[in-house]
Amino acid sequence: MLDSSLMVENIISSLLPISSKSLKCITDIVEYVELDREEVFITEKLHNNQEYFVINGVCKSYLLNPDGEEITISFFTNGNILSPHTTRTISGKSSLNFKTLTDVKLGVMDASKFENLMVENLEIREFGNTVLRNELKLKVEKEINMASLSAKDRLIRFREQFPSLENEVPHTDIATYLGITNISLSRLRRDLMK
Amino acid sequence: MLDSSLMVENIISSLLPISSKSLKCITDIVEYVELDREEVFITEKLHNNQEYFVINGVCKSYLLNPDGEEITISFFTNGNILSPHTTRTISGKSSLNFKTLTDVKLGVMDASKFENLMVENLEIREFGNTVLRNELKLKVEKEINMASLSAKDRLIRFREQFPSLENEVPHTDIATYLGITNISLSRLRRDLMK
DNA sequence: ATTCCATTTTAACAAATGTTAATGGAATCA
DNA sequence: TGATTCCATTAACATTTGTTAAAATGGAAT
Repeated sequence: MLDSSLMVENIISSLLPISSKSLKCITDIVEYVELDREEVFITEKLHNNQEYFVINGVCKSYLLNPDGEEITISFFTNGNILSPHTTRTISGKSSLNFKTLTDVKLGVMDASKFENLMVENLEIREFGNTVLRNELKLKVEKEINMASLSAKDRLIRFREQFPSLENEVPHTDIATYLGITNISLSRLRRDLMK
Repeated sequence: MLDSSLMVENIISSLLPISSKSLKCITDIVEYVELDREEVFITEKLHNNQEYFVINGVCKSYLLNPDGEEITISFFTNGNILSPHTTRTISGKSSLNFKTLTDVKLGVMDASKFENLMVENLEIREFGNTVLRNELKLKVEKEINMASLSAKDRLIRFREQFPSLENEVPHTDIATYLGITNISLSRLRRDLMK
């Protein structure tokens, strides 16, 4: 429990260093949970009002396409902060689901409590905005990758961004993240081995 | 000038109705500018600290790919609010540029002033968050379209979202938005005519 | 009307990616 | 152990998309 607490502090500090007092305001409302592999812990059905830190393990956000297949939107791994609550509660026909791909340990806090902290505390507000900006940044980067790179180059970028993921999660999840079929992914893997 | 002022009120109210008092706080800091076609008004070079409403006309956000070509990220048209300042100032090798594609009339306000309003005023804060959420929502929707639809289906969706844009802006800009070449776009247009 | 210029369309071929089906291997479980 | 299931790979073929180049279109300026 002490270890985990330290880890959330590390995650926050590595993103935007804030005073230990402000830090404590956050860690005071954080709790820890452990999940097994292949657990859906955020669905569009279920009302969910929490924020998450990934202590360790891998999870993905995903959507269901018209054929009901899971399309991976993002991966989250050690030290990542999950897409904030406000970005997940997008009204519309499809919103984000999240599931674990390995055993996962999460830091969890109530989104409303955190929002209150943001209103009162400038440092925490700036931290929250940094998280939001980061979320956007990743989306913009993925957007340009999808728009301007070949599938092969997207795989190369993916490997730079997530060096070990290819050996930890099903290739189907990676393929839909890259916007290709798992057969194409297999072909690209072979091409890149030469 | 009165007309334009009314229009910014309409844009805000149609997104999230707020009290006329709060509305006035915002419109008090809004000014209006008119731009010609093909004007770059936000670049990564130039420090820009403003928020924008599109009164009328069309503009695009775009990035330069490794070959120096403009990749369209989003279109903005009558009544749209431009990507907020906080989402444009993403540190990294590439950040967003904006240019007009037609003659454009914009409502403009200082981003810091607006941020102050957000801190003091709950309604305005919620409005600001709604704008941010909307921005994310559009990105998530585009993300799944890019990941799960064929180019032809993406064009069909594009036409639903921007019914008249195909006749108002260069097809090259639309093609890079859809992640295809303008030759492919031309082919798809022919296929869809049958 | 004519020329000029940029944009869009078309054609022909090349490359990339999808589809379907078969194969092989590794993990899991009875 | 053997059987089963899931996943990744491979092959063969179809489809989509890209590339290059040429032709057609349409508007702007003279």
